[in-house]
Amino acid sequence: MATISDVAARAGVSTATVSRTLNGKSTVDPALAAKVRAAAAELGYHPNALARNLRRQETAVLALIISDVENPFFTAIARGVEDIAQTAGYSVVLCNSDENEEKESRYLDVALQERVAGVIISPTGRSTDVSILRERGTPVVAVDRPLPAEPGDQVLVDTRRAACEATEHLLAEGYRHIACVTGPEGVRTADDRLEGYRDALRAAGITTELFRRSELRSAGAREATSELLDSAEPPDALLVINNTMAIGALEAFKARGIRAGRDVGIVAFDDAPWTTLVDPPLSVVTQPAYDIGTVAAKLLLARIGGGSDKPTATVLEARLVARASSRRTP
Amino acid sequence: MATISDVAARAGVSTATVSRTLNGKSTVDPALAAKVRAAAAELGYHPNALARNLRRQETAVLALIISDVENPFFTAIARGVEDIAQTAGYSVVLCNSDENEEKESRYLDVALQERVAGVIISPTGRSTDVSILRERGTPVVAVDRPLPAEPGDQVLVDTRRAACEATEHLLAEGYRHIACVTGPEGVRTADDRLEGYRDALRAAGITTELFRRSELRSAGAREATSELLDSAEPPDALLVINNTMAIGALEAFKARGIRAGRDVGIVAFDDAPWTTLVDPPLSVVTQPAYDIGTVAAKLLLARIGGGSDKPTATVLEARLVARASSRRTP
DNA sequence: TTGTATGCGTTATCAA
DNA sequence: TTGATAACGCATACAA
Repeated sequence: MATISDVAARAGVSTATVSRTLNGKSTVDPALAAKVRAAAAELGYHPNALARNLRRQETAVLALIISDVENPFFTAIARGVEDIAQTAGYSVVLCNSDENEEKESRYLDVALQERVAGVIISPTGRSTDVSILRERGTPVVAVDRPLPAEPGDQVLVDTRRAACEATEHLLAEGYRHIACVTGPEGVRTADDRLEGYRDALRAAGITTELFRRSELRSAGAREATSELLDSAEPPDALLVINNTMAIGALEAFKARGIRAGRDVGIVAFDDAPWTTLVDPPLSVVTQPAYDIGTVAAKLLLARIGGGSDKPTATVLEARLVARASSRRTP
Repeated sequence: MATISDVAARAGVSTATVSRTLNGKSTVDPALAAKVRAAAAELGYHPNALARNLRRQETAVLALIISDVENPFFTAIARGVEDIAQTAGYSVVLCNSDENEEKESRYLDVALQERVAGVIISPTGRSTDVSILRERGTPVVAVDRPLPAEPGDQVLVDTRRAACEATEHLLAEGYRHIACVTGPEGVRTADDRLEGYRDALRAAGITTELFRRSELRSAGAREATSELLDSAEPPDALLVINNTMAIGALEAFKARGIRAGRDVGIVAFDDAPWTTLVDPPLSVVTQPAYDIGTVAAKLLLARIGGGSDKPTATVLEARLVARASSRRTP
């Protein structure tokens, strides 16, 4: 591979001039610049980013660590991040922690070692530790879930309130024995949505709460839902806290010949393209996933640019989209 | 941040000994090694991968360039790649080309500049050019679609045959006026599946083919399907060439009150969690996406390891899963 | 087994 | 405006 010295030799100038020309930093004599460009083109010169990064002590790469690549909610965030990063000349490295603290910590380590310019992360659990990055001054923005014990930048959704509204909606439809299918303790969104569910029950004067926790996957939710449906006093409606789990819940319905809306009401978090295609259409709490990504990326870029004010916490709104799965049809 | 010299100073040894200890290359006196490790721990030393990469002229990073992050087919590939890469100590950078040749080429450039160890790519179009990587000796493996005019390593699916079988299945169910909703010309999978559809018609002695091309997204497929359904001689069955487009097709059905299986038969490529939840369940051609990822990653790692034999072309099998959407129900 | 010294390819500083 | 040169942090060839 051609190096900067090869280009310099061919253009009959110093490496410094080549560097200046190609980076457009300082002014260079137009004639020389043309020679440099010609030489670079002829040699098929591609600057070695490794060397540049080492010299500059920084990279034009953002790391995005998400907890589940197969969840459309997170891929939508990724799109948002990428779109903003692109325009600023940054590349995005997408890392899938898979709700696994070990993988997450390994990726945080890689991010540090590779000296990425900044990190956006949806923390997996209670013990996510980004202090190694903070110490080095690498900006970190948390999305979807806050970092434990950290007053850092965050882009979250008012998910407790949304869960409350969804539950209120089910109550308004006449459902009385509502259950919540949520995720593991310690996952903030799981806990918050459960709290929102409780808020609504409390406000309605209902004292018998009913919930199951499972891993954040369809298989777990299928089992949890099955348990609920097969219990002595099965719920007449369900609040499911993400769209992957909604699939599990609907599978459990299907296995029992239960029809959403008619037999058991259901509202799930996150919209997805398929939710209007199931029968009946699924009521959802839709979160501004793409916006979470763009807001987080802009915030991160601002931090990289040097804006080191106090930590920001942005809270976006979720919106209930009531469809037939939560409408009582006699 | 602590550097290797800091560790060396603290441990009272040379940087060479620190390097040797931490990389476990050459033998080091156990006592010294212990001192080095202690010093590294005390200083919170994290080796600078930038410097290491520059020195070694290689990185432990694979680039995976896929054409649509929001398509479950590609995220499944990503999981496969990641799982294999992990075990070999490599990180995976996931890049979303978004079916956009410009973004794709930008990512190829980044991959080259960052000197990644290898690249796995699902090429966007006819003009994808990886020669810059090849020239440098960076191994490249194509997945899902072959690289144009390149005898390189590939992991593909026998998709033409699968499309043929799916069409034969529709014929066997009694459908006679079958249409194909496919992607842009030049996208190999789109072309191959259309050919497979034609193979089946030809074998059955049917001469009137019917197809529409659209972009590989649900909106495009919705429009294409709508056109077909609203035409003078609407098809009695559809073959849709990916799962994102299937959503568009089903939306078009829904808007017209058409019930799959009863009114119009439909088979779509790619299985997804929701396909069994729609009513009626969607017949699919399921592709071994995860396996594509693992096979491609293993192949790439072998190439990185130095195995520079002739290019390999692996072709995996797809399988028809017939459900109610393609069963004629009188 | 350990240390010294060099270079990986850039960019930035300083003089000219 | 340009060029010579010194880092950046690490790994290794070579010498001890």
